[in-house]
Amino acid sequence: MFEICAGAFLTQNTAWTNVEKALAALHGAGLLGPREMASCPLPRLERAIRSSGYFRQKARRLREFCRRVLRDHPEGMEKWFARADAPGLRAELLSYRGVGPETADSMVLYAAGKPSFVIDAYTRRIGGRAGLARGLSYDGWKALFEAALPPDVKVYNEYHALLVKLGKDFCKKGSPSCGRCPLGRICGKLIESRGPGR
DNA sequence: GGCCAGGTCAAAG
DNA sequence: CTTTGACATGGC
Repeated sequence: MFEICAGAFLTQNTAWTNVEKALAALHGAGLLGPREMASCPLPRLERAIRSSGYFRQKARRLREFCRRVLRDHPEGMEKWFARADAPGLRAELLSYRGVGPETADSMVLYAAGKPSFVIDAYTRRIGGRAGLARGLSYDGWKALFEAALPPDVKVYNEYHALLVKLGKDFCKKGSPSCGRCPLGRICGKLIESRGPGR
């Protein structure tokens, strides 16, 4: 629960392997809890999460997140997350420094277990390459997927996981094509049928 | 050595 | 309202 939230922060624009090291270090330092992290001296927290990059910024924001959660939700994160509805929780999370739309959605979906579709770089890239859409805002992409899928945690979870896997395996940023992607043929036809742009 | 990785925020234009 | 720069490490 808390570890998932911490991971959501740490993975911002960062390879997951670097995040795993940071999480392990946090665990080793006994910092994987809101209380522990809230009262941790900044340099110590920074040292623990160094491998995840942007460590000064993330340390400050993580600690501030913990402090505000403790202040605003003394019942504890478990109860807070259990009680909240997805849109409300998302909105509140967005009001924290360092929590943008993707981080908020990750927390809602993976930590709270409520349906809120997560949009990431892979989702946009694949969507763009497939001719699905281009230049949409985060909320635009999100609305697109949520309108097309049943609002089910498991569906959102698995769908996103598949997009991430496709993205990692085939749809790299640099390459103009979809490489050996099994959807390559489908994407190609979609792009042809829609013409250049869109 | 350069580019990239499951972003976010604040300051400019 | 859209664009741009800063933030920072580790892997290939």
